[in-house]
Amino acid sequence: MDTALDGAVRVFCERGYHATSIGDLTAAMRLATGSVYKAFRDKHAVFLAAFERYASVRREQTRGAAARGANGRERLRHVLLSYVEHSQGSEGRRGCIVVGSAVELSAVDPVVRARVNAQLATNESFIAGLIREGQADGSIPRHVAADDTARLMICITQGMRVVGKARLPLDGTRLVGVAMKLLA
Amino acid sequence: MDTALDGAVRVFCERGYHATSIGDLTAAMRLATGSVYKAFRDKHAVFLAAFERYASVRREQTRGAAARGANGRERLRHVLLSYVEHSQGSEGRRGCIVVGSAVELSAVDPVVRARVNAQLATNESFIAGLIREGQADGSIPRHVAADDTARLMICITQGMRVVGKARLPLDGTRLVGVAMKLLA
DNA sequence: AATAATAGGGAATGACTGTTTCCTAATCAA
DNA sequence: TTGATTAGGAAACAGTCATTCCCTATTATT
Repeated sequence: MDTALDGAVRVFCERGYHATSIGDLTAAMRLATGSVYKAFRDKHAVFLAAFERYASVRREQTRGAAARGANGRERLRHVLLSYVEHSQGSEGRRGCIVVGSAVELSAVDPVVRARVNAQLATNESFIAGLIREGQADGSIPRHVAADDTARLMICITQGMRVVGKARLPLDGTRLVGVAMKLLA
Repeated sequence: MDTALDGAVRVFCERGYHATSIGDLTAAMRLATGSVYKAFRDKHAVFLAAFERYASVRREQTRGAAARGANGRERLRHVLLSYVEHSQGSEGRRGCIVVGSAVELSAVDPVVRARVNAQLATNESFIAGLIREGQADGSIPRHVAADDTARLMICITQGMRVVGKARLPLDGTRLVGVAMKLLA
């Protein structure tokens, strides 16, 4: 069942909600029409489940990237690098369900909008926490405004997914090198 | 006819391509079904025209914002401030056709992808130009990497439209204040 | 003034959508 | 082994979609 959801995640990432038909879903999930509707109330419920799965996988990946750093500053650097990498290549072209949902659905679907906001808030406070860790361990100056910088970094990460989907190449080292000036 | 296109822009911004029906379009353009198909070959052609109109209006607005600054650094600051303002409030909630197209269509529609890339490239080189102007007039240090910084700023602006559509509030002064550190 | 040409409007159409229903096959309990 | 319960699949259904066709009103021309 989780492998079926992974298929749903893939196709929803790539085409978004409206352009994904039940036929696309059954193909990607390797399930027949009836089976999908036995497991989920409707297409919207499949989407919500796929969103939740995607979000939890991405949260874990981001936390894993952070763990690779020795102090707050390095943890944040690895998080940004991880975002660049996920925004590139085939995964970048496939796209991010959170960004897709924000753009395609959040204007008309309050349930999806709430999930998007929750995911953005979680990411933002995770980043703000890393900044504060860095300030505590001395790797980031005290005068850095943690909340404002975190919000700008959310803009950066979401924006990277947009330009990654448009297939603009991103150089991780150089881009993150510039972005780290925000911690000066 | 241009006022009809403005209506198409509005509804395409808000709902995206697939979620916008011909009925939505006729209502927003205040034209009957047949009239839409007399003026445009199909829905896709309406979208392309709306995209082009939106892009040219936005280009002009961005250039206008830049003109409010006295040197390269200030021009860039006004451009960023203008982006924050356009990403907020009712216009922010409505959304950006470029971001919407990148996310919803660029994976499957090469024509749209080309337009998106062109618009991103134009914006990016405009920003890079402003950085170089600032370096020439002394308001921006020489060691700033113009191209890398411009690409990161594109990520920032596109990301602002994403979080603006998700209705996260953005404080222009504070956000841009942080972003200007990229020019240090 | 009469006629040709065109722009605009609205109903009809066929394809495709999400959803439901019903049937088959498999799994588990006794 | 038999019976019951459930997972899975294919076809049918109602509704909506983009598109086309044809009609009306307006404008321009002679």
